[in-house]
Amino acid sequence: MINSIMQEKNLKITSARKELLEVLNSLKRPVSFEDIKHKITMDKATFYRNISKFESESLVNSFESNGKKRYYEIRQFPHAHFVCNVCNTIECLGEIPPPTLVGYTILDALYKGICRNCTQGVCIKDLQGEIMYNSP
Amino acid sequence: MINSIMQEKNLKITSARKELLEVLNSLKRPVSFEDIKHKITMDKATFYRNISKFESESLVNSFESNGKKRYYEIRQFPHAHFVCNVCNTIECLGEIPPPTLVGYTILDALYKGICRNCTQGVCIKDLQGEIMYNSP
DNA sequence: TAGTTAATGCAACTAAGTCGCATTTAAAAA
DNA sequence: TTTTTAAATGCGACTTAGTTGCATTAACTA
Ligand SMILES: [Mn+2]
Ligand SMILES: [Mn+2]
Ligand SMILES: [Zn+2]
Ligand SMILES: [Zn+2]
Repeated sequence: MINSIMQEKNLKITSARKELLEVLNSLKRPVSFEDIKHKITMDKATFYRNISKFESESLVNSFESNGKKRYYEIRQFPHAHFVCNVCNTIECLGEIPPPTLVGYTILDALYKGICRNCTQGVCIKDLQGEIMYNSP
Repeated sequence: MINSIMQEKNLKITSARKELLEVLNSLKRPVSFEDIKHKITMDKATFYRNISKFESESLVNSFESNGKKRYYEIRQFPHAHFVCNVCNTIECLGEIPPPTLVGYTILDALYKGICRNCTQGVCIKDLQGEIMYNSP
């Protein structure tokens, strides 16, 4: 349960923290502050301060995607991420573990390119930059 | 030669563009605007406008690293990059091609972690956050 | 060489994230 | 339970990489 997880990490159990972990846990996908700011009541300073506490306590991990936003997710087993340059979708790649490289410690892997849907022409950007979905 | 490359891409050959390609070509490593602003004379707006032209003409590619800065390099054969979380060094991984994933088009791979030097304790951050290099 | 169009410099702007500080709140101590 | 104390919060101001509008300048074209 969320409270006991925070207790183990010696984090004060505040309503902002419970709310934030609850939201991250329910969404089960990487999100930016922008993505969830309407689902949470705390100030953005509180969001970022708590996220970085969670990161240093290994409850959350993060990566940067296309654009300038950083994405956060509940820490699970190590896995890579894929960001689509066309539709900007972010996918957790459970199947593809980050590679190993002798001498290095690889902690994170981020791939960019064209996702399965966009490769098949399922989602394309129209001329206005809006994303449209067609059947394959 | 740099001029003929630009001609092929139907880019106006300006002194700013020649200077920028010259610098990127001579450094042979990914650099941010900050890294090279003292080596070039153009305004930062001109830098970013030209970089994005070069990217859309496939002369340059880019990726984001630790911190908020974006890094740019002359486009070579496809290769992955490694960013060290300790010393923030960026390495081009010529040996490791980006992986393939059925259905996807992977165009870029970015790995983060601890570089060979930092893993061996060759470079460590001291308490002031300065990076020091020791012999292994 | 003159005309056209794109490129440039400059200053103002944007937006994600950070920081200082006064106030509130969780948890320890009494 | 009440008091004490340190940590967490909200708010506004700030930072900084990158972008944009606009007047001016410099490549290419005829
Ligand atoms: Mn993930
Ligand atoms: Mn490279
Ligand atoms: Zn896509
Ligand atoms: Zn390192």
